[in-house]
Amino acid sequence: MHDRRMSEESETRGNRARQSRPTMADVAAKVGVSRALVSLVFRNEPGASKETRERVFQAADELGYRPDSAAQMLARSRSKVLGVMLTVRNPFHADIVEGIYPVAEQHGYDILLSATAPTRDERKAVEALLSHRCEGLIMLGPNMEARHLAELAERIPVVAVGRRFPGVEVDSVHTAEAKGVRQAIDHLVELGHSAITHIDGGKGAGSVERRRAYRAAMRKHGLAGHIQVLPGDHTEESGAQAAMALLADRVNMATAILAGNDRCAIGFLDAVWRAGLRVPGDISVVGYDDSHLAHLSHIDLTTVRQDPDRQAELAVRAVAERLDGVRSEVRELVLDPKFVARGTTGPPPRRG
Amino acid sequence: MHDRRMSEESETRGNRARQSRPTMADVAAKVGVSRALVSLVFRNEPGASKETRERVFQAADELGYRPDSAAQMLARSRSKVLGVMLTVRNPFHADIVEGIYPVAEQHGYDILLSATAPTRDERKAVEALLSHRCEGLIMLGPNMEARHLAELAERIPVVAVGRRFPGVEVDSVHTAEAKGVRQAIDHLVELGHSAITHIDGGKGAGSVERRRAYRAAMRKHGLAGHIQVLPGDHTEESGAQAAMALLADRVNMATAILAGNDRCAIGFLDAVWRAGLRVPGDISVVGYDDSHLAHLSHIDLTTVRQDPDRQAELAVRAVAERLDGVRSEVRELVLDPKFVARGTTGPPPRRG
DNA sequence: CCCGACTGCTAGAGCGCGCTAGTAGAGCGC
DNA sequence: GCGCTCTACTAGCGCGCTCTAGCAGTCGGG
Repeated sequence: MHDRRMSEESETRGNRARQSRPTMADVAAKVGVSRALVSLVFRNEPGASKETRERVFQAADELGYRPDSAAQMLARSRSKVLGVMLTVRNPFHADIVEGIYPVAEQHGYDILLSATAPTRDERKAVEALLSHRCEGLIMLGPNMEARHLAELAERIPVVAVGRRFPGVEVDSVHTAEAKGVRQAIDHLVELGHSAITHIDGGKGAGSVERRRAYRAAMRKHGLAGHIQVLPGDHTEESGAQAAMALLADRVNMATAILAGNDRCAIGFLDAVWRAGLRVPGDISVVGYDDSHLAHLSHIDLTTVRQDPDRQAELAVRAVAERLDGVRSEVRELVLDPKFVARGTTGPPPRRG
Repeated sequence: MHDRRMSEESETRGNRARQSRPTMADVAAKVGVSRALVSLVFRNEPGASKETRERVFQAADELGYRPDSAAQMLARSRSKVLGVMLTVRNPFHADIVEGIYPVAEQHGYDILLSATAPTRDERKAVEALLSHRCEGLIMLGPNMEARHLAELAERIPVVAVGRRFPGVEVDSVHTAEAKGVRQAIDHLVELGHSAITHIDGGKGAGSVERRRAYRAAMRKHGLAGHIQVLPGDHTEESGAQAAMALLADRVNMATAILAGNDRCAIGFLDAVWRAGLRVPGDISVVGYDDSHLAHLSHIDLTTVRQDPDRQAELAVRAVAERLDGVRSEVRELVLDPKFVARGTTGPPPRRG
């Protein structure tokens, strides 16, 4: 086998990419029908007998034929591809991506992923998607400026997930942040907490809304004097740092924490556990997202659920509607969050 | 602006993807030259005068022309696209992906990502990549059967990252697992540990090798009697469960843990911290991967570094070499792991 | 003045597919 | 016998581009 491959290589003078990729014509020839018929069969269009269909599929399978999406794109006006921009390291994005695949398939779309990373900004990620002929863009927690997004949205249907862009002509899917935060604060207050500190999400998706809602909820409960917002972002690191800051002054330490998101909450938990505090005995912690990290049994994080599958579904649908020309007005889809009380919240410690 | 889009939509009868996308022919017409010349100019090939080049670029700019990558792919034999299969939830994969982008760019390749997920198995992920005309495949921690991989590799250059496939004709990049494990055990033994338990990685990449190396290293140190392998996999959950199992019998509890990977170690840490144990005071923990989770300051995990950037580089290079026809024999690239002592290991507790 | 080489350009054949406009043949009523 | 419909299939153009072959025109050497 090894030898065979080597000889093939020399035969084809380095033009290996196509050395054996079968085409529709190959399948057609094998079955003894026309190329057009094979095309029909693969597009699942009527006009071929059941028997022929089976023979076509069988032949295709034997040859290892896969439709060439470049040729498909070129031939039909629709590429049937949606691009998804995400941050590879974000577990909540992972949850949404998992939800996107099945919904997209159901709508007849293929999915292309493009990651942002420290060395690869959002514009680069989007350009890659565009040059691959995506018809629509799903942007998970986009950080770009509103006007860039708006420019993009003029050229191609775009939906921003997890972040609001008020006044920008872009569809968006996000959670009613204020509501989730309010429920979380209500829960903590009910348990008896009053010193509730918020770890900020910085430039993260939804942070502005969560921060504002935190302040409002605290005031609503007459706890304006206890408002404390620690700087942070949506990483474990920032949660741990906030923990260190709090631990430096244990006497006046808050009895409960509302973290900017789950990752931040987990960083916080790690740090306080390590410092020997009991959760929720010494301090209560609430996250945000309910990413799969949160319901791991050993974390058992009280958090605010943002249904990722539902967000995925709505995002795909939003883009699909635009592409089908069903809708042209901007739509902001707001999901109800769901507060989930788990094991990291309880009554505040008694202080002597 | 909004209105403009709507009217365009109705004009083009829903055929929005191509509503006004200019082609090479448009540019050629505008400049008054042939399509072929425009093609030359855009490919930066010799054969056009400087003056003409400028006119072409100017016209293209005015028309907003962008080359259509689908048509390019179709027309030229090389697509210059590499496919990367990953598990979107795996932080170590995220680290590698981040390393792949710059190296690929440097080699002139574009990157397509395809994720596996519970609802989307590896074959599906790979099919998506293939139908998008990837010339080569980088598979991160593939779980598929060896013969499937072999079949794939017959058609297209494939490199498996993080997992060995002995006897299979596939390039691979992975770490010398045994060496890393040996160093970890040496370190623990030096610190005075003898009751060192391994949490198994199940079907995870490298698990078999790590388990075997653990046993060998223990025997080498005359600790065969202390060999203990707890079942697990590469998730936080399994680490936490192993912790629970150990905590059930504190008296005979191991003094040190070698986890299957970092995620598992972190799950373990969370659980023991939460149970009030001190790390490393009560128990030492070693991870594996040195993913970015490990060097977060609050985790500060002693672990075995598998350089993800280096793995990314070697993987891209391996595929690129195949594609350039430079090499045709199978290559197994084995990286030296690097043991990194951080804050989760120390001398064992004294027992009275 | 002719030959060859070189420059700057063009014609036209694909790449693999989708899709429209057909055709061939069977069945059926009258 | 005819027209009709219906099923099962085919021919062939075009999507936007790349790339080979080739064609005018210029220039320099013999």
